[in-house]
Amino acid sequence: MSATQAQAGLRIGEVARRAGTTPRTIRYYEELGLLPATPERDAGSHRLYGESDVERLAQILRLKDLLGLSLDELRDVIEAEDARGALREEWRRGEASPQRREEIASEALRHIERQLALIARRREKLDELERELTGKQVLLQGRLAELAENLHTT
Amino acid sequence: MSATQAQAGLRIGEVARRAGTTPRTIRYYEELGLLPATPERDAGSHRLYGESDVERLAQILRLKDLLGLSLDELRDVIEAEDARGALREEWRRGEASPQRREEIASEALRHIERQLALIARRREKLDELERELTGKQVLLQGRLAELAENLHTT
DNA sequence: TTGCTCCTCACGTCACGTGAGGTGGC
DNA sequence: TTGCTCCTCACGTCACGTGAGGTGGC
Repeated sequence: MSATQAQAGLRIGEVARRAGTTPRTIRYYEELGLLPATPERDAGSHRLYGESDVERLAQILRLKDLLGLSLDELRDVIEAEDARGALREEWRRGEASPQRREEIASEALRHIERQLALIARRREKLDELERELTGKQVLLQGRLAELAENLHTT
Repeated sequence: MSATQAQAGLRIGEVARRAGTTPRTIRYYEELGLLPATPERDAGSHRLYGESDVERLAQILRLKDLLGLSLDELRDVIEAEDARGALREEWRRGEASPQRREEIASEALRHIERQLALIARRREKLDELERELTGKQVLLQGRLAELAENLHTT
């Protein structure tokens, strides 16, 4: 028993709580293939998860919530992420040539950049909404100051 | 005919196109009371809208999309916005005392501030996601640079 | 008259929520 | 044994999408 993270010690309710969602959502994502079905599970027995599953779920939920992606669009991102994981394995096992390593790293980089582009677009929209609202805010504050002024001088 | 904005000249398809949605969504929002039912319309006759309806719809869609609000939560925002509109009318007609004017402006200000708070929360989450991704990005770029270096010196 | 957009049902879909009835581990 | 969480259907809901069949304005 080394100090690695607890392997497969979490039940569905605890995973849901940590990731900020519900058991139903986890089962639904498993059904869609967004989350891996915990392998060799007798029908009716409990699902068991590890810390990495919590991370993955939390990341899915963040991308969905913040970027407004549908589960179908998320599937693409997830698949790319999984492919990246497989490549990382190949890298880690040390059986990749320098050229192969460069391919793997570039592909991972492109994947990250696509997500960053989505984030940038969102931020622009959010900034514009904020600018409009702060504009109104300043206007109203000015009016209030004016009113206070008048009450003083009269 | 003065140079005011065209009154009630737009049909549902054009409104949808300008606001970036579909006729079905407009009818659904009308059904829920988020958009006003165009008044005195014979059953089966066309709905007609003005520019202000386009603005209102676009704003609803932005709040829903960017802040992730449900239509039920949006209803609250919309109602507050409508109340603000009524108050502004009272203001405009000039029949508000200075004290009353201050009340109206403060209420409007609080309403804006609530929305700005929601935006700030969203931005924080978005920033955190971006930081994590740029962290990975920098790491990968470093690895790529290292690989290029090795290919050179060997 | 011919297109085009509009209308009203009404059923379908996506992403889950919510019981119903039952089994399994501390 | 008693709670608690889990399980699998399966129907409900929210926010629309998508025809079906028909009417109305340039």
